[in-house]
Amino acid sequence: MVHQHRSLTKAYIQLPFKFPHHHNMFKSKTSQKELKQQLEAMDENTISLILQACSLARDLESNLPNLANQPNLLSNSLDEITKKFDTARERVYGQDPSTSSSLHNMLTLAHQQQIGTSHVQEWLRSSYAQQAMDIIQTQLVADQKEAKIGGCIDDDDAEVKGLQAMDIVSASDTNIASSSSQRPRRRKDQGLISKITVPAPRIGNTEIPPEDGFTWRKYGQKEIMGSRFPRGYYRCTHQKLYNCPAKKQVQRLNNDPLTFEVMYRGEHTCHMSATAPSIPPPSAEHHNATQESMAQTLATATTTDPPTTSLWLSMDFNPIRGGGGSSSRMIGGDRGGGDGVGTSTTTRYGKEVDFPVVDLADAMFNSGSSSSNSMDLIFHSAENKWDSEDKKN
DNA sequence: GCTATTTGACCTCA
DNA sequence: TGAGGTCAAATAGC
Repeated sequence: MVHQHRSLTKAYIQLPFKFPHHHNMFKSKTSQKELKQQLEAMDENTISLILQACSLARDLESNLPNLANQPNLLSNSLDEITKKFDTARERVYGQDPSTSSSLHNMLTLAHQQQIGTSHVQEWLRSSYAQQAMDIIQTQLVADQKEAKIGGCIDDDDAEVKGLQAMDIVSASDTNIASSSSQRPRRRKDQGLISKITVPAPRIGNTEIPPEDGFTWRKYGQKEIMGSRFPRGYYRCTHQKLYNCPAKKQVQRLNNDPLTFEVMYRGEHTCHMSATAPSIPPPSAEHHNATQESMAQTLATATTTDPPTTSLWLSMDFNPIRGGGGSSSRMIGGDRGGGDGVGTSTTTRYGKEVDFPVVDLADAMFNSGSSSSNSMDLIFHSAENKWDSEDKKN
């Protein structure tokens, strides 16, 4: 269990590489240290419960077509998920006073800030939620393996199953891991590496990798030895303009064509440039409001929403709005028509898609078993607040 | 015309 | 030497 705490904080600390602009959100009102403490204070079983529920929700999502004609199974599945989230929520309020106080503070702050449902949903629809969850879960799995080796893992810990493999490693770590005696193979452009797996969109075009909030330009594709699927090479759209070194490689998994392995290299500098793209990063105040609001979402909003678990970690529930001045664009199908900066808000790679998990989250938010805190109440007026903030900016 | 993807050729490195 | 990474000309959409 200690491992899980360490994993969560570790995952969070490592996030700045992947979500540099999101990470800025933590810098003023709630420092990284404070957040770390809050994560560490959070009950392990609660985290485990949330993750289990998230996993079940994801399973449900993937099996939704099959369950459509089996209302009983569907209902049972929903009940199970809701039950876990409810239990988690009760734990959140019932645990150590210091933790509760911390969460309560976040809750209060967030109530003051308020946020909009649509913004949360945009975040849910982005792959940030998925990725952040993957980060946490994989870290947990990794630590569980570590713990098992040490013979100090209990059954509850081992329950988190069916998780996607993911690693966040530095290039040096990779080299050390892959070769102890051989000199590590060096590539021209090796910086920090972050490798994650993300599911392909289950509805719409499954040929395209999920968005990640940045704009990428494909510059190559290569057949890889031992892989059934080619690897796509992408660089940041702003590479030339702002000397942004960020790159990523996308490849389908051999054993799961519906899952992409995405490897990120280099850090985005395009959003840091004084002359950088048309949409500036959100103000610090906006970031803070965002952060607190999303933290509140976790602390209050029934704890029933899978992505909210990751809100603690990535926090950017609206990458389009302020995600470093970029948004994802189509791969393959869309050609031309601008660089995509600050454009699409509800599309994925230029195509509107449905997000069953989001709907599920909606259902949970509004379910009778949910918290007495009405999500609608929380979110409603915030729409106006954000709109007015946008106008100011 | 601009910007994007495709794809064969070329380069780098172990 | 070969696998993996990148370049750049050709091509296509808007």
